Amino acid sequence: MQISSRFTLAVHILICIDTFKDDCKTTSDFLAGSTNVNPVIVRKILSQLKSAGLVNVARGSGGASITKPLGEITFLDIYKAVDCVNKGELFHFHEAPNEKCPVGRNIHAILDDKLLQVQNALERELKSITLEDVKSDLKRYLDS
Amino acid sequence: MQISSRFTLAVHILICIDTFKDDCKTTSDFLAGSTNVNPVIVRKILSQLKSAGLVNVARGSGGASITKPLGEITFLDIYKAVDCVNKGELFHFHEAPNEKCPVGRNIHAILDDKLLQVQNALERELKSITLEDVKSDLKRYLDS
DNA sequence: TATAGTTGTAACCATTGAGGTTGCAACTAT
DNA sequence: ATAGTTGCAACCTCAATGGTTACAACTATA
Repeated sequence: MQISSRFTLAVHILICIDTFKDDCKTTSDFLAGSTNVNPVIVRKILSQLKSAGLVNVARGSGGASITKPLGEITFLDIYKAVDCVNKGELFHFHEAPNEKCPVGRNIHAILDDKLLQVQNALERELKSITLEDVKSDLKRYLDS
Repeated sequence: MQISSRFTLAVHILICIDTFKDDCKTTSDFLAGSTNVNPVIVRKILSQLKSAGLVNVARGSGGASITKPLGEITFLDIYKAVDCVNKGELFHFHEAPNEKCPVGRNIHAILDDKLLQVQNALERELKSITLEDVKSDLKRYLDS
């Protein structure tokens, strides 16, 4: 299984908003054009980003804007905002191992902290990358 | 999305094989009893673990055994063996962003190395945990 | 050698979740 | 008042997971 494309989509949307913020109104229709997904999907993601306090969305008049400096928005913020993994748990357990087996009875408790440790490593890395990094990379690509 | 329960299931199975190796024949039926999943599922996972060289499975007579010391089997070995993520790529990209948009045209290339960096962090952590760690934890649980 | 117990695998089913789409009420700058 | 939006509900399709049955192939052993 893979982490939902909502994550890369959200990054794409945010960078798009920043890139075009001075040139046009970044509506869900406009963003749908760049990402090539349905405007409703864009609105759903914008709504999640808004709940996380990363963007403002103007009802009526339309258009989205980013609330903070790009350097203060990490991949982890976005990852959490779009809620890619079920209930925040990266690993899925097989349900109902046999309680009568000494292994089955304890496997969950034993693995829990180890899996959490792995998940923390993932999140730590996500936290180390910001939208500012993406922006400066994009600049390099556009200049060359 | 979550990482398939095949992973935790595989760990469970391997620890089970080790725990009961001296007391009984660890057949797919026996392992299905402890994990509480269908024997066919167990066989499928055993088959994947076998392809990865982690276990031997005896046809005909039946029973599985582990090929190396537990300290030499890492969570990463198991994770790769059971092939939890599609094509080895943890993140799923939205297909076909608009090539005419400067952001859409470059987003994939820009994100690729960053996402790989995150994936590497995950795998590095998985590599640091071995079945021996699980075994010693199990021992602690059973003694107390 | 016949048999019983097992593995390997194909074929199918049910359920779930993701992503997509339409439609429409609510909102707001002009 | 209107035109352009957003927010959201309702529905659809598709793919992947996990589950199940069925059966051929295999092998220790009686």
